[in-house]
Amino acid sequence: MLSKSTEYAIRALVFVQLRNWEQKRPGVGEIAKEIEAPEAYTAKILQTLTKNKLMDSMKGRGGGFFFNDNQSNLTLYDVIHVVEGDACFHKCGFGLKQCNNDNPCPLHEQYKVVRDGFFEIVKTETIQSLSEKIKQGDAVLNRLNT
Amino acid sequence: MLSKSTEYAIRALVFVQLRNWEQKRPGVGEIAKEIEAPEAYTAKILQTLTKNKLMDSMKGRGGGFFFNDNQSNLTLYDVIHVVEGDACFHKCGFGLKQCNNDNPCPLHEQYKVVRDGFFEIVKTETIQSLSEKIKQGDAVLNRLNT
DNA sequence: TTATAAAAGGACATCAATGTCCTTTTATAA
DNA sequence: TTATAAAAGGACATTGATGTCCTTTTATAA
Ligand code: FES
Ligand code: FES
Repeated sequence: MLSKSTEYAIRALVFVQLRNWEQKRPGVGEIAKEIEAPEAYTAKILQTLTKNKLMDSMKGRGGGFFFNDNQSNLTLYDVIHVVEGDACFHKCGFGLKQCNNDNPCPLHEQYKVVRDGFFEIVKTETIQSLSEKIKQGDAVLNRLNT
Repeated sequence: MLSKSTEYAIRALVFVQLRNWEQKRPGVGEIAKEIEAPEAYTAKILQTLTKNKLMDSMKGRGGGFFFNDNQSNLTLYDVIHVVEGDACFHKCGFGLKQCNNDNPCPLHEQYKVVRDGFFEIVKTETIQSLSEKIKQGDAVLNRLNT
């Protein structure tokens, strides 16, 4: 399971992409509202993302968040890597100190399939591919009421 | 990813099973040492397990932990359920409030496969099946040095 | 029957993840 | 040039997971 911070980050980035496609650059307030996260906490996460160049921002009047031309193929892995690290793609599912093909824990063979399957997803899907599905109406960014 | 507590719990139960097969009933100290967990914390986790009837225990001299006849097919799911709850099998991977087939998030289709795959594993594998692999020498309970 | 060994249980401590608040920096509009 | 709006940043607060310590209960051996 991804951390709450990572989930906020991914959904924030998707929202920024959707707004960018409408020629808009959302600010912290608008983003936080959309992803239903506390505003100040959202600001911290957005800071991490821009500091790590996953997204760009402008200060001052008319400022906000946006992607530049180098940031238009951002995998979910890139986001996870920056926000919570990639331990979950290497860890032993049984709790051993390291996962090891040659000296496996009793869950190794089955767990590896699941872990690698998730890795494949986050290496394949991008902020842009998710945003596209939402733009096409094939998926949603948030639940309607409550 | 499972919580540390759950990992400790699963490994503790496997160790108890292995010792039981040797006609032994390990105590907290022996278990904690084997799974490389703090002794007092291990004691707490073992308490949770016995309180929830996943395992039995005897107090007093010669006491320790063991499985009774009703506890010989304990799925990993049972353990997870008791120690950390089963949220991870229902949660939306994208962070929406609920996962919903009819109103999916953009990760739903792919994420569901992984999530259900893990569910299948923990519903199929048991403390006894894992212990058997270790007894047969096909898997290990801990890493050797350090 | 008593001393001892072991699990059970309660209270507290530490740490990382999550969340809040306030100040500083900076770009733009007036 | 100044006022304003917005992100950046620092410091602190809260909460849940993890970890520690000490006392109580209970079964057995001597
Ligand atoms: S050794 Fe445990 S998952 Fe690989
Ligand atoms: S709605 Fe997101 S995983 Fe099902």
